[in-house]
This record gives sequence, structure tokens and C-alpha cells, in this order.
Amino acid sequence: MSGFRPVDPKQLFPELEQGVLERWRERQVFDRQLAMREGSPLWSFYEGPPTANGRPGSHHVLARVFKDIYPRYKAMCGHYVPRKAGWDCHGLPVELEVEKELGIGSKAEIEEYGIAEFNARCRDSVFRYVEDWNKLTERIGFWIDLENPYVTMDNDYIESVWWALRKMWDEDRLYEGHKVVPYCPRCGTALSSHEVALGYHDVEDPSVYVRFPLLDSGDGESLLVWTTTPWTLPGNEAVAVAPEVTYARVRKDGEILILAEPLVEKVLGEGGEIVDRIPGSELVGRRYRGPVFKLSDREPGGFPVLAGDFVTTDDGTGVVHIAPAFGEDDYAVAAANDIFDPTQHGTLYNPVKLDGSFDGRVTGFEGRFVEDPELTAGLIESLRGRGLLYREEIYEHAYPHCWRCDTRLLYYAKSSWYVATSQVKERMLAANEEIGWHPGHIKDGRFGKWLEGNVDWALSRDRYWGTPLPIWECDAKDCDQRFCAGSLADIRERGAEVPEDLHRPHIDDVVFACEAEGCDGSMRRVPAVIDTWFDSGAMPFAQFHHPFENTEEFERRFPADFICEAIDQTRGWFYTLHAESVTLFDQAAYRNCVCLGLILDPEGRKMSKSQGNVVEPNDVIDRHGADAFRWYYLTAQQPWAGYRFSVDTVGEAVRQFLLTLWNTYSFWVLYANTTTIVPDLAEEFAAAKAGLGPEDFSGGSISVTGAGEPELHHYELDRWMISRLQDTIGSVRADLDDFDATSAGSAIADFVDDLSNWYLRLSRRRFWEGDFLAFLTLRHCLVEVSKLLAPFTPFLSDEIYTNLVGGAGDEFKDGIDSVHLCDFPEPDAKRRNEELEREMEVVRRTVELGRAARAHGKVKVRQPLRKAVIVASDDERDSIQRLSEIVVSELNVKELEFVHEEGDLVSYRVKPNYRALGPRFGSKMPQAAAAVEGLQASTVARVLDDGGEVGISVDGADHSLSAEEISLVMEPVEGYQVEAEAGHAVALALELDEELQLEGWAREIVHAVQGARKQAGLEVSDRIELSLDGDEELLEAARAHEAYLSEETLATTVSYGDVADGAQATIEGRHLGIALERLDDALEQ
RNA sequence: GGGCGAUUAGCUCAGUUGGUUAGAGCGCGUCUCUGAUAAGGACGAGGUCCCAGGUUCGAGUCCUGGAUCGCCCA
Repeated sequence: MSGFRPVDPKQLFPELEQGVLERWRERQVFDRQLAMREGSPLWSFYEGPPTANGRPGSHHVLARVFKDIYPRYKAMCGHYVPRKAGWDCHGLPVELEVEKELGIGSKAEIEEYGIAEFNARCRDSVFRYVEDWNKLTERIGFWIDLENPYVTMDNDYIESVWWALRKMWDEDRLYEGHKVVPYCPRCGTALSSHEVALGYHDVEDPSVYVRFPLLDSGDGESLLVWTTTPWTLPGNEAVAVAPEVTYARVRKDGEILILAEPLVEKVLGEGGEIVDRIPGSELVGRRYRGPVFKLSDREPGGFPVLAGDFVTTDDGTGVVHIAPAFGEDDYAVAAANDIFDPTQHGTLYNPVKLDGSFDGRVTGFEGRFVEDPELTAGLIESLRGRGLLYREEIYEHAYPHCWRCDTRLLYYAKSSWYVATSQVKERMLAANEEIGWHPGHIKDGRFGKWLEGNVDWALSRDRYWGTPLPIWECDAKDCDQRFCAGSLADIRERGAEVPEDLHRPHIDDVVFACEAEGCDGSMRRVPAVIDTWFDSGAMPFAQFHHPFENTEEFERRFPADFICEAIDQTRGWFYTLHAESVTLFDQAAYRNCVCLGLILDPEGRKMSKSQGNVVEPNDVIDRHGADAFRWYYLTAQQPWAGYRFSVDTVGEAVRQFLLTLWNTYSFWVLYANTTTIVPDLAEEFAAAKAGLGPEDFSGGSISVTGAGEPELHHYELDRWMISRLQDTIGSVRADLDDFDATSAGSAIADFVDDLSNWYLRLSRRRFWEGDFLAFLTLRHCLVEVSKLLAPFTPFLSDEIYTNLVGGAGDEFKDGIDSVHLCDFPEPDAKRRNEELEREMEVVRRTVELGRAARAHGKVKVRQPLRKAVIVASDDERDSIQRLSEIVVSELNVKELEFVHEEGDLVSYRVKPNYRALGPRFGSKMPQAAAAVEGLQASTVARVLDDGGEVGISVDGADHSLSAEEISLVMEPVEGYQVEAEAGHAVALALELDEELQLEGWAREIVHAVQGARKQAGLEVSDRIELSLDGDEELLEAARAHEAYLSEETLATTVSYGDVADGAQATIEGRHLGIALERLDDALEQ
């Protein structure tokens, strides 16, 4: 092998990623991954279609990162994971964009402009930013098939949607209802409940208390009525009271007001006198003077008081004004009391036109828009002028607005087409039980509760750019013939031409003769389009044009194994998929759903354009790279918790993890490239000696070595690292199987930290000495980590993999030239050694304590010390002794001494093991604990050591305790310079003799010379001629350790006392002059 | 008004069936290491685990009530 691509330790990741992207394109890695897994068990992913008529933002990156990681993981685990992109095309947002461009704002203007041209513009605008989307998608490494996306406006897609509607029609699940619905007067269309849910804002409305004078009452009594929507008063036709509630006749300021008794004080305040109490039922049937406002077609007269079970005394007055056209309860109670006939058109009194303005009947307010504050003021003024206004106040409440155009919604009686989802509510709830929600509380919480409150889906929209509702009605007066098309063939069968474009207005031109007996009417399409959400919920089958073709493909991929969107889709896509799937196929559409939280700015505010706190994804990527962006999202916290996010927080993710990994990798490559190549034989020999065969190392195509042969304790370090790798692989798999990228990521980060800051730091010397086993171990770990990381950070991991396995010459023995074509690592129990991992933990803790002791004793690590005295239990002592070389060299001491019996350094303390004893002693635990702590520690130690049991007495009863129930803790005796934590301590012998002193100075000199080498710009492998001058004590130290000095600094000769001009150093106040010359230079002279 | 979630160090977050010294990273201060060096390590300061009750031998963890924030609904 011809070495490895040199690695720049200061590599800019965004640049690197461009190169990797290029390589993926050239080698067609994504296509090959798919091809390679074809025929394997399919793992199905559904892409929730975004709309490409806006630019993608950071929150889209979040979704796309999580949509990417699990499919990548499953593909590496051996599944075939096709990933089909999709685009959501229809709907109001698109229409609104076009309206804005055209400078128009009403349906009348659209129709004047022409539906054909309008929809053509919608079609064009849908993909306006698709290039931005495609670029960003590629740039962040989201692997999805953008070449063959499903497109909800395609005829094939529409035909599948029609098929679904026809199926529902055949099952009597599609019906026309006349209902009071939330209605946007600007958009001219009703909204479904999940759309309404999107648009609640807090608003301050004028609320009014209005007198409704009762007829037939001698002394001027009035019902007191409260409303927050004065514009509905012209539509008033009745009031409702709660029959069970007691109402009060209250005299105040010379008039009598009637309202619910519990509300008297709240509404009227002090000074009212209750003159009489009457049950609500007695009010029913009385009449008041109406209408409230002058109407050109209504004579003044008596309007009725009705009983309404929806009337409460929570707020208002307990007397509810009834405007049948403007409220669901109003409509129902009025219909029930024969105020109008719901089956007869025109009997419902509705003085508001579809555009939200009063019609000509509202005298004095004709043509005024009902939500206009000035109109409201005018209405209130009129009430005041006629002495009907009792009080006016500001009422703050949440009121629904149109989720797109922000117009206040009206509740308005309209006819609309519905899907009877409430019929399948129980089945939806049952299917929900099968879904794995992440986080889990969505199932019974937000989603489950939403399903329990299910109401029928208002499907139709009186708009233009959407899937046309495929229902035709006969236009003859008395004919109720209707027809729902479930395919293009259905239309052709009736002798009509199918237009090339199924959208309006072309489909509106499709007219058939009525098929009813003796009817000569024409069948015309109901002009509505359907809720866009129905389109996206239809994607499981419509993306394949099922059932007209690809039915097998649909069946293979249904239901999805995994979907993922932001949590706001609970009532959006998560619901529409579920509702359609249960209605059509009686099962859930997805098996697992990951919900993502919101993206907030660093102050915790929602990111929005108007606040100016939006982070542009490309800014993040240009600065830190896509992997950093991905890594941040994947590991910063549980994704559903939301993110406090800025360009800088992503930078932290880079420094902490990616750079650590990169440094480790670049270290390996640096030394691998400066090391000579030797036969594979030696490599195998060494590996065998370490208990590891060549099969234990991935790749296998490299051979590196040098002069050094590993020492025994190095094998332990290698084995430890390999064992930690198995552990990490196991937990990463478990976490990813559980859709927990966060935990998986932190397991990898922990491993890389161990690799870099323990394994590598302790092994550096082995690398510059050319210890092949160290090279193999580190390389193996890096290669395996690159596989673990491939779903997380696909760029960096592929860069590392291709270089370490393929080398500079791209020589891939097995043809696998990308990490993304690899199998995901599997843990190998044989190579796991938990005992060793525990031992290493003890060693690391000991070293940490020793370092702390040095810091406190103010002795540099470079200064060797005679010994470290370690307090440890027997087990721990064994561990430390087995790995004593590590401790000795890390602490830079000559020897270790162990203390495990009571003595100068340590005393025992006996502690109860609460976890073990708690269940046994229960409420007697405090006494038992006291008894244990009162035991003679050294005796207990001896007895337990011999495998015996210790007796205690609690409340007169004797108990014997085993070793597991008692902790023996060693504690350092006070008064010594030691570092201690629970049960462990390390003390250092701080006295220096001459030998130690000289050795310490020698190391200082090496350090100074290394600094000079570096300053002179030498390569790490350059040999030098070295001259030293200065303090005699230092020179003596240099002479005493000359071999060590030359070896460390690669000095072929060392001379003394003739340094004219060189580097200057000061060691503990003593002067040292250093001159060095690179050997080649020296030879040339 | 209802539902769901959150509240742990200055900041961002962990905290595994309840078990007796509550952790990490960043930031700050003091050292240190250095043939990975715009990194690494040690030490230190910094916590009424939102509050109040309760259950328990024992509560950051379980229960009840409340506060604040967020989301969702009405």
C-alpha cells in the first residue's frame, strides 16, 4: 500500500465535505447502497412532503437530519430502504403567494383574473425554490431519491386520491353537511379542525352586556345578555337560558335586570338588590323585543326565550344570545325549536354574505365587513343610543384566525363535504396502540386525546388550487342524483372527455347527462376542491398510483416502519395519514414516529422572520459544515425537547467531538506515513501474542511496523480499547433500534474520548516507535467508529474510512469504497472483557488522584518521584498491579506501594449497604445502620475476608450480615498530604534526592530541546546535532542522562559548552543555552 | 378554562426499577502537560435538584397541590 492521504490537522470541514459529496456523486454511492440491499428485508420510510414554494430553514434541516439517520442505519444493518422524496403542491399557501404576486386579495378577483391562468401560476410557483431544497438536501447529506419524487398535483396522484374518496363514498363515509363551521371570509372557505388549531391568537375584543327588554312585563324588565361578537347581534333570533339554573331579578339604578344568580355579583358588582329568584325553566317561553338591530325584512316583534343545555354560568350572564347562522349551539337549538328548517334552503336567517360583509338587510350597516373594528364601534354606539347597552368592556381571549392569511375566522353556517372519521374513531384508537411514539407520551397524550375527541373531517374547500372534489350532482330541480368518480375511467365510462389537466377549471367542464330515470338534467361537478391535508395523508398509496399500478410496491411498503416530523404534525400529517389509513385499510400507516420539537433562538424565543432571529442553514453549514450541524441536532438533547440554537452552539459541537476525532485520525495518519513497512508476518505474530488475531482488525490491507515491540501492558491497553469498542457498538445498536440517536451519539462520543484521551495519550510513544499493534488497534477503532458514525456524520466518517481502508491509492480489497456500503458493526462478546474495563476504571481513578496530589504538592509531572502510596482494597490492588506500568508512567514515580490495612495512611470505616439492607430491615433501617457503623472495622474486615458473616443486634433480635450487605471503606487518616475520594487515596513521596533531581532536570532539558526543535521548524523525524551550554548543574544532569536525552531528541551527538547563538531556556532559575543543527544540514557542510 | 411536556451549577444539558458525597460540557479562576498543541489534564469557585405538603427507614427520582415557561386544544 502506498501510504495514506496526508491529513491536515486544521482541516476546514465544509471544504472536506464538498470533496466527499463529489466522491459520492462519482462513485454513485447512494444508488449502489440501494442496489446492494435490494432483495433484503424492506424497511419502509415515508417522506412527509414539504412545500417547495418557500425557502428551507433550519427547522427543515432538523427534520431532514432525523429522517436521514435511521434509514442510513437500517440500510447498513442489511435492510433495503428505498427513500422516495415527495412534494406537497396544493393548497391555500400556494394560492396566497400567487395572489400576492398578482396584487389581488379576493375570490372575486381571482375569478375575474381567470381560474385557468391563476392555477397555471400556482403550478409554476410550487417548485419555485425546489432548487434551494435540492441543494440543501444534498449538502446536509440527506439521502433521498429526488429524481423520482411523488408530486401531489400529478394526475396519477390525484387519481389515487379520487379512488380513496370513492371508496369512502361507497362505504357511506362521505357526506354533505350543513353546519356551522369555522370560515375564513377572506379565503372564502371553511377550515377543518386541524387548520383552525393552527391559528389561535390572544386578542382583545370589546365585549358587551346588552339589555333585551322582555315583553309583557309591567315594570321594564330586561334580560341581560353578554357577547364578545357584537356583529352577530343582527342575526339574533332568540336567547337561551339554562332551565336548571336559578335566575335573579335584580333591581339596580331603577331598572330590573334578569341574569343567572351565581353571576349577579360578578356582572353587576355592588349595589344590586335581588328582588326575586326564578328557575330558568320559568323564563323559557317568554318573549323579548326583537330584532336587536333594525332589519329591512323583519318587523319588530317578540323573540323567544329557549332552553339550552349548553348554557353555563362560567362566564357571561347565563342568558345566551342565539344567532343560528353563527354558532354551532345556536344552529342546533334554533333548528330544534323550529326557528328555521335545516332541510329547507333559505329558512336560516343569515344577514352576512360569504365575503364577511352584511347584506342589504342590516339597515345602516349594509356592506360593512363584520370584523372591522369601526363597524363594531358603530354597532355598540347604536346599542348605546337606543339605551340597550348596559356595559362595554375589553375581553381578552384566544380567538381562531386563518392559519395562512391571519384573518379572524367567523363561525358561519355553510354546506360542506365531510369524511365521517368519527365512525372509525374506535379503530383509530386501537391502531394507535400499535404505533411506537417517540417520545412515548404522545400516544396516550396529545395524539390519543386528539383521536378521542374526533369529529368528522370537513373536507371541501371553496377554492381553486387543489385536488378537485370528484363529485357530480344533477342540476335538475328535483333530481338528487349524485356520482363520485373513483378513477379517470369512471368519467370516460359516462361518455365524457378527461381533460389533460385534472385541475380546475378544466375538470369543471366535464359534464354528463343525468342517469336518473326520466331526468334530462346535467351532472355538474361540485365546484369544491379538497383539503390539501387529505393529499398528504394519501401518500402511502397515492405515491405509487395505487391501485391503478404498482400495487405490489404499495403493499411492500405499507405501513411505514418509520416517519418523522415536527410535533405540530400531531394533528396534521400524523393524523391525516392515520385517519385515511384506518378508514381505507383498517390499520395504522406507520409503526414508529419520531416527533421533533421547535427551534428556538438562544433566548428561547421562537424563530420567526419578523423577529429577525432566524438562523439560515447555509450560514451554519458554510461556517461549521453539515456534519457539525447534524451532530448538533442529533446529540445536543432529545429532539422533541426543542433546541436553543445559534451558529455558535453548533461550533461547540465541532470543537468538542469532531475535532477530537479528527485529531486522533490525523495523528494516526501522520505516524503511519512516517513509519516503514514490514511484512505482514510480524504483524500477525504480535497480534497473536496479544491474544488478537488479524481477523480482529478491520481492513487487513495495511502493514506498518517499526523497531519497537510492544510491552506486555500495552496488550492490556489494546484489549481494553477493543473491549470498550464492543461495549460501544452494543449500546449504539440498542439505542438506534430504539430511535434514540441522542444516547447512541453520546456513547460514541464517550468512546472517542477514551480513544483519544486515554488510549492514544498513553500510547503516543508506541506510535513514534512504530509499534504495529498500536497502529492496528487505533486504526481498527477508527474504522469501526467511522461505521458507527456513518449515519450521524456521513461526510467525516466516509473521509476517515476511505483513507484508512483504501489509503492514498484507493485500494479497496473488497471493493467497498465507502463506509456507507459497509455493514453496521456488531458487538463481539468474545472480545468484550468487562473485568478489564473495570480494572481500567480503577487505574484511571488512581491516576487522577495522583495527579491531584501532585498539583497540591506543587510538583510538576516532569519531576520523577520515588513512590506513590496507594490505598486500595484487595481487588483494586490487583487491578492496579496488573496495570502498574500505566500508573507508574502516568504519575512519573519509581514505584507503587499499597496500603490496605489500617495504618499510618488509612483507616477502615464500615458502612451499611442501604440498597441491600433497606428491603430487609424496612423501618428498622436506621437502627440497623447504626449497629453496622458501630462495628469494629478491622474485625469486620478480617471476618468478611475469611468469608464469614457479621452479627448485629437490632431491637433485641440478632441478624447476621454477609459481605454484600456491608461496605468496607478505607479512608485516609487525616494529617497526610494525600488525595482521597470514597475508599481510594494516593499519597506521593515528595522528597527529592540527587538522583531524582538530576533526572527531573534531564527531562526539563529534553522538554526545552523539543521546544527548540519545534521552533527551528524541524520534522518530528529529523535527526540533530545538539550543543548545550549554561548552568553546570543542568549540564551535569544532561551528561548523567545523555543516552536518554539523545534518544528523546533524536540527537546523534551531544556536545557541551560551545553554544554561541542558540535558543535560551530557564529551568528552575538556571540558564540553559541550546544549539541544534539538522543532520542533513550538518552533513552538507 | 382543559390536556401534555418542562423546571437540576452563570449557560446548555445528563441523572438508568427510590439507596445516603447529584454529574458532564461550555464559561470563569489557578496550575499543568506538550513528539496530537488554536488541543489535552488537574484543582477551585459555583446547587434550598422551582415551591409546599405527602408516601417511605430513605425522594432530584413516586403522589397531591401550587408557581413559572413552552406546546396543543377550547
